[in-house]
Amino acid sequence: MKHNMADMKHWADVIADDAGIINKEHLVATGITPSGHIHIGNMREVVTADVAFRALLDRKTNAELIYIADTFDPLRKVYPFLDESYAEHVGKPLSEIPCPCGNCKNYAEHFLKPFLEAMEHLGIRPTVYRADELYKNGKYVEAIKIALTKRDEIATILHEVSGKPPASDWSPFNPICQECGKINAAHVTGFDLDAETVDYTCECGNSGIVPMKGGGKLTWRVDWAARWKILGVTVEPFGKDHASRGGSYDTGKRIVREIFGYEPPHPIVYEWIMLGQKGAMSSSTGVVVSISDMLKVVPPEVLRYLIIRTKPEKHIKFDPGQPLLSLVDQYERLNVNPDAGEYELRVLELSHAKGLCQTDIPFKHMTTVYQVADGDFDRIMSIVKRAGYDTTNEKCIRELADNVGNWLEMYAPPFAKFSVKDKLPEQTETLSDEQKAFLGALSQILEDSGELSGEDYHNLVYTAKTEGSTLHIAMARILGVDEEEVQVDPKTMFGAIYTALLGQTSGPKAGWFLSSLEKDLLVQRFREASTYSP
RNA sequence: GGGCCGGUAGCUUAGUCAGGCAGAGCGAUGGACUCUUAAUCCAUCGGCCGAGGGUUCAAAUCCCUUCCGGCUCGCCA
Repeated sequence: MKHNMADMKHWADVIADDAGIINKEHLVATGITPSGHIHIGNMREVVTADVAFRALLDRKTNAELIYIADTFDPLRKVYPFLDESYAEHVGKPLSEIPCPCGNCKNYAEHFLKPFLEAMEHLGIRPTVYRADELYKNGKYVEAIKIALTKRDEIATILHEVSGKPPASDWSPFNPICQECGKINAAHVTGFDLDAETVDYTCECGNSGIVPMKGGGKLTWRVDWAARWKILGVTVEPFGKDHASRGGSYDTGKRIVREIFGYEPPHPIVYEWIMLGQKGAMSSSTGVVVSISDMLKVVPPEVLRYLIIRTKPEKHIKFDPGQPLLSLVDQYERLNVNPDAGEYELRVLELSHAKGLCQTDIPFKHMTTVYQVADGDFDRIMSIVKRAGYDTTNEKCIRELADNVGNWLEMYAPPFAKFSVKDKLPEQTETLSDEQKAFLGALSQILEDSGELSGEDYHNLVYTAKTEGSTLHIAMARILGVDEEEVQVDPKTMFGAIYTALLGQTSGPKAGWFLSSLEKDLLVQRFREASTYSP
């Protein structure tokens, strides 16, 4: 049976169909530990989850998307971006540690906030849970009781699946020491199911009793399985790290079935996003692109497209240099392609999101507009308005302009860059007499004419080669020869324009480029260039 | 070392589950539009489908072996 693009099914639809057979109601879960600056792989995770979620909604299933922040995990070490004062907090739950900037509720929130904003940016709006709140609200109490009671069975599963026996004093529950505040140093010595408390002895020398409600957490592998049951998770994407044999999904699968009596969620294993070859501009030491860096240069819908068009198990190579331009191009072309196939339309549909900023201005076009306007937003707006673009959604245009501005500054290859020079560039000396005559004639004509559109400018330049045209006659007069002796190749005339304005022989599409500049500037600059001698 | 995932045109890749002429986009090259170089359109070039073996009338696809790359596995994301 041969397959073609027409009957290809998008991976999200494959997942939704697979998962959909089992249940009518779905809970798509995603989560990360906000222990530091949020990693690029997490971006893929949430987009993947969002797409699966939307594919399920399209099947008229009752689906919900949730995001769990693992705020109750311990701080593992003093990360390079933290100062030494954090040494005393190592081992404490992230939610109980002060924020590095002093403005957030706690350490976890500090890193969570920009990530939640990034999700908003991408049109992803899950119900957000914080692990510390789930524990403190008592959502985990039943699971903790079961886990403590079936401690030996869980240990056996961990042993069988991962191949390593847990230590003899291992417990599925990690109490928070009331003395030192650490969640990874206390050992369980007993528990009371009726009082819902756990007894512990801590490495710090303290021993005591904590409530099951908020007094500690289940260890990761047990926590994950318990969470599926507690929240009713049916679909969950996760990175390769959890997917390997004997890894946490393997153990979680058995723990949730055998201990908690619940079917594990449909897994979506995804690969990481790799950084492509960076240009010479970036520092040679391994550059890590954070989510915020990525969102600085890529419009959100393009970032969604990047992830959505690729199956989760494939690496994504992301190169913010020139290849980014092709990516954006491809997306924009698809976006307006009337012949797009069913599969492509599906990709497009999933890349769009409610509340996502959209303008009809192409990214590449904005790189030119931005540079013509020298980054000034008012000028950008007036240029795009004059070019006939929809300017009602100013916020989105500003977002695009910011993306483009950052891209030009951080990643753009030299060929994409130009600037309208303040003064006549010295390269003007390379112009031929004919080119100078052309500029002089053009200057005169512009001075005598009213406002011209891009097309007017364009056509005007082409009249230079036509005998009898005002431009052609003026050129002959300046050169002091008969009209029929003047042979004009429009290409070199365009070159003269770019040289006089940019100091380089090529540039953006000339017609509208000229129309986006002040006419007075053109008149003066071209006159100056026509009489230039070094 | 064990495991998972990848390897298809210069680049990014579809197709692998379910064997049936290996497809697209970008780039390159050539051309058209009396109107562009970074606009649009048309055409062309470009492939030992990582390698080797096996099954089959038929293999990118299934089986075995192997090479390359990424990730992962020390109970902790």
